[in-house]
Amino acid sequence: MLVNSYDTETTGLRLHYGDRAFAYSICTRDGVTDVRRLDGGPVRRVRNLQRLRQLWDNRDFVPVMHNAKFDLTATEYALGRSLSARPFHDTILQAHILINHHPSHRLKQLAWELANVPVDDEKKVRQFCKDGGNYSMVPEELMQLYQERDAERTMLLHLFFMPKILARREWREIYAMEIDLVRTTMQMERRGMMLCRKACTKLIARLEARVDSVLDEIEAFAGERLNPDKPTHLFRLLFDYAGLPILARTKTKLPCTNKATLAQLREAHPHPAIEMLVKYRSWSRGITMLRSYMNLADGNDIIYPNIRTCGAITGRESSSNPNLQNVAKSEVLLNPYPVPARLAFRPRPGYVNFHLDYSGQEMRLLVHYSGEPVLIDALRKGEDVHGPGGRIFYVDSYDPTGPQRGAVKNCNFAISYGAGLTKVATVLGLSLAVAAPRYKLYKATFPRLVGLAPLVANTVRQLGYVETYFGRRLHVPRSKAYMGTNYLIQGTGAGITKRAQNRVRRYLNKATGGEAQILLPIHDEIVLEYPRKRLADARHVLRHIVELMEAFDLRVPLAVDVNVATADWEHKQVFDIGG
DNA sequence: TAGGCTGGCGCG
DNA sequence: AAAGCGCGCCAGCCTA
Repeated sequence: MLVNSYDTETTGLRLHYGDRAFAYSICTRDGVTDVRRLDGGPVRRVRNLQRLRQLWDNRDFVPVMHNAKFDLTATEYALGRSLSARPFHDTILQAHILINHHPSHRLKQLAWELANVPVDDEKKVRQFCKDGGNYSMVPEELMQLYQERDAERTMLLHLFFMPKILARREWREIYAMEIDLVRTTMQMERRGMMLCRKACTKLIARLEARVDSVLDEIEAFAGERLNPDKPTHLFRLLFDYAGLPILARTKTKLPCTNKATLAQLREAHPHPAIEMLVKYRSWSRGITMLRSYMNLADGNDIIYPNIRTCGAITGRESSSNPNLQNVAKSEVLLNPYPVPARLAFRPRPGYVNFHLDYSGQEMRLLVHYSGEPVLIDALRKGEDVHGPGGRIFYVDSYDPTGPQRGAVKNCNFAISYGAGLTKVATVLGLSLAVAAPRYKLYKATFPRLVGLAPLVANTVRQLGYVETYFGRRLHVPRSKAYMGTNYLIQGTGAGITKRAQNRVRRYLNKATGGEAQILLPIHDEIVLEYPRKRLADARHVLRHIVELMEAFDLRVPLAVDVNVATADWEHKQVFDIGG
């Protein structure tokens, strides 16, 4: 076995937009480094590319990388072939698993902390690519040192972390799953998501017209042109011209003007200036987000997000450039002036998108961990888990088809994570006096659910961490022990969705020969694209996928809903898989 | 002029 | 004593 660290240097971070590797470096267990350039004169270029090819053709070569997804992708482009079948190690995953709460998992930072490897090389290199340049323009002698250091750092981290991973069965399993997830995620990133430029342009134009008119409206009211993004202008508008009171202040003692505060303000002092501001904020934000999507789409209108498999300290994933996990939807219930940004995303020609989401994943996990009998029962019978709570908080007036259900849902989460009476009352829209006895009754009816947060907080105070269903340890600051429940639920949910993705990727590759592929995970949801010409088999295939996704042995069943988007992301429809 | 911080907000 | 949490991105502001 040739376990060497491996690091690539590229012309930029956007590999699916044309950035390429121009050099690589390796380091043996004994600290012997080798640095090779893939650019320059044709002799050197061809010889070193040949060397790289030989390295990867060697079946004994097991590369160790820090953020393997990136180096593997760069290498796949350099070699022109897939590397999805080969074993590898990833020190960033090791670090995430072992020290989730660490402030930084960056290679240089960790190597500095572990072995005082100096970090001065990066600064020097960066100076050379200040105005739009990239690392390939840095003097080669300097890059040589930089690359040697990075290869050494990676090997150092591996030698330090890997024995710890191997020492515990749960960590071995989690690590193997995370390595597999890197392959799953590489496939998604390579595929990308299709933007509908036409819909996007149209939406932007519509929003721009609205923003213009609301700015005019503000000017007419205030008597001067204001920029609501500027705090000084904003305060003039609300507190001078409109004469509204300051209901709350931020931690820096400035007047607080966030959505919740504005909603309160609107309740007590309805004023057109509030509406103007809320409209402006929603629409102008919508424009900027939509423009950023346009800028990130390539010549074929495809957007390639960066999906970090360990983006969050809870083990959740994250998406950036762009963040496709927070694309606005037109949920009028919460936002009076929504931006239907999901209209701007569409399935690729010849495909439909399926959205598979765990229905009430978070609540089910809360019920699983609390063991609350009434709620376990409701879930096993397939009833709405928020029904019992709704009937307590709204008594006879509870309407599960209206906005009350959403409030109860929020409330169920908030209470489970340690919220008090005041929070509960505001969420429900009830006065303290009305909410108090119902809150009391809730606590008496669901003692185990209410008792979960303090229970978990106690273990955090004792151990300093919570342990998810899969044995992943999530360190929680002892000073914030109340956050333990949230980490436990979020981390377990992430573990479920991650494993589901691996299962689904395996199955889809086998069943459709890679014609159907996962595009994106959204915490409790998997988006996949499916070729229209295979739609005849879709029900069968999706039945199997749902089975794979639901196959976790909890105290309550998991349930996956299937929706299909044929025109755009906004217009999803229930897809009946029968069975 | 770059980089860090804050407030605000979208999603889960 | 009381407290839901996790992300990424933007505009504006302040500092080095």
